[in-house]
Amino acid sequence: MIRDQLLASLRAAIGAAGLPDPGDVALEVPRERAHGDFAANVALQLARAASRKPREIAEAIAAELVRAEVPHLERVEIAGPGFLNFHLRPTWLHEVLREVVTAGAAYGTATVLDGQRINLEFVSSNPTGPIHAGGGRWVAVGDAIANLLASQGAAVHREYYLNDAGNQLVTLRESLAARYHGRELPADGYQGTYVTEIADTLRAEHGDDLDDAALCELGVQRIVAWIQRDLARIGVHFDTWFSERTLHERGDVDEVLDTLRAKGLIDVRWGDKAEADIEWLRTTDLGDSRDRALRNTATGTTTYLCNDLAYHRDKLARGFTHLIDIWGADHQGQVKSLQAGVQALTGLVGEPEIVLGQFVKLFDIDPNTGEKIELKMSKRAGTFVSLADVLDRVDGDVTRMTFLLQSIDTKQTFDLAIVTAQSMENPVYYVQMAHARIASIGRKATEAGIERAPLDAVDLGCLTEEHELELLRMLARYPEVLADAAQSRAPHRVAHWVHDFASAFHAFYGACRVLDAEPPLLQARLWLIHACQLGLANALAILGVNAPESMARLDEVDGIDS
RNA sequence: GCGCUCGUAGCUCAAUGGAUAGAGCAUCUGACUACGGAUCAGAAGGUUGUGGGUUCGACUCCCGCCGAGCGCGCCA
Repeated sequence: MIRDQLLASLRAAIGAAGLPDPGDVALEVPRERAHGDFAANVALQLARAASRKPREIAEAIAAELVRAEVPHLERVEIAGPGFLNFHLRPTWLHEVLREVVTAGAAYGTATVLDGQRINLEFVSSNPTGPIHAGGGRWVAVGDAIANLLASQGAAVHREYYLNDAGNQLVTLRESLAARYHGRELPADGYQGTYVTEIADTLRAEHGDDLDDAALCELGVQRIVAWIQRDLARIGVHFDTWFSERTLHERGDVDEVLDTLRAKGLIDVRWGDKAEADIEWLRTTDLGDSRDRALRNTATGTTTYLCNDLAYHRDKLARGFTHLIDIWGADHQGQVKSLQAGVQALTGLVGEPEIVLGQFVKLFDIDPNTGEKIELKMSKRAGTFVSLADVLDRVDGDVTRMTFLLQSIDTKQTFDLAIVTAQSMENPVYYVQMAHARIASIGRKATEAGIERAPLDAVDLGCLTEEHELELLRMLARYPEVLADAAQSRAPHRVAHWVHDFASAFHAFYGACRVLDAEPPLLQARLWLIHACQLGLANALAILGVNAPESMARLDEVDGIDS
């Protein structure tokens, strides 16, 4: 990579200039084109240690760089307070094109996570109802993060934790039984119409003599089937569906308690709320703000944390080198105690890594009043909009892109009415259009009998237009974008890159003709757009979005006013 | 009260401590006898909530204040 070569040359120049070792040397891509292709701020950083003026240091480094005759380097400018701006010849971008074409589908991938086996748990929506619309955020983000980690070399295992035990199942059972027998719903029952729907179906299939346990079992099966169907609709596959119940049945939970007791990490103290003796895990020793309850000695029931510890111990026992959980912000308070518990149990620090995502605020137009209303999502109240409802209105690509364009650090506003009404203007189509346009040029070329010559026989030096160079600059940046996005678990960076890249392509498309160009340029441009197609397809694959060869004609799409 | 995450254009959102804070939508002006107009070219829009601090440089880091969301079962 050209950037690595430049960095090495820069380091060598710093040494040759007799300057102290600056430690990390950063080579940035400046925002302003006028500031060159790469910029280094190392002279500013060295100013203090060397007790010299930054610009003076920059001059010394620049002189060494010129003497070294670095490949592709046209000139080095000193700018502003002491930046070193590297201006490269377009030839470096022609190298980039070759790199992209050579790497093909693997362009942008890296090996930093080679040998890592990562377990990524996400969604894990409770089997007490369908996945709600806001849950779509975790579906899209989790799958994209899995793809990102895999792009860096990790073997990623997608896992769904099924909380098919505990009090919520009791509530579901009682709610189902009430609907099944035509009784009044319990005070805190699930009011969603899907409960009635399941009860009616089960009565139709099994008569009215099912006992409550069977009712609940069959009900959960149906709900899980819905969840799996919804995930299939949006194209997400899980490698493991882990049932919480197995932890209890296999005695894993008891083992965890025995282990912690044997380590002397459990205190038995009176619990006021439960009005019973409670077994407490001394997580305060490990930085938690208070000790955490694990088990009620009177009833024998274990807490969510206790079960979760058994679960995460099981994951580690399966040989994963790293665990990542994606959680909603409402579980933020559990992070410390789970990590402290895992540390108490295994000695591992910082496992599992928790990726916290902020909530989705859902809006829609009230069909009765025509006013914009916020839809509060509550399974219990049954007022939620499901992911399936969203997928009924817009396709999976639109849904994914909408969720992926925003950082999960901020709460997302998802306006169903806007997303539906403007779905044709969704950024995802803008990107897909760019991909389809390239495919279309390919078809036209074939029709005209134009073949792409071997890359070695093509003069890429024809590519001198700013639009062409800009595309290659963006492609050059892509591997770094991927690496950053993977490291910070931030797929929105890829979503923004691919949108910006599509924008650069559309601009090129408007300004530069491919098939009408003279043969040398024609050939170079055929390779250029081929590289662009690879870049678009790679990034879209990370996002889990399709890269179509053609788009449905707008005037052939139902319900679209042109 | 304490903790976590935030506060950026009218709206929805970007911006590894870098140089003149960027996109989309909406608004306005233009461009098809064209490789697909689901497109392009341009205009307008900002005291980055607020007050301090750190430094060559702060949307970014630190502290205070204001505001928002979410937590603070011995529920899940």
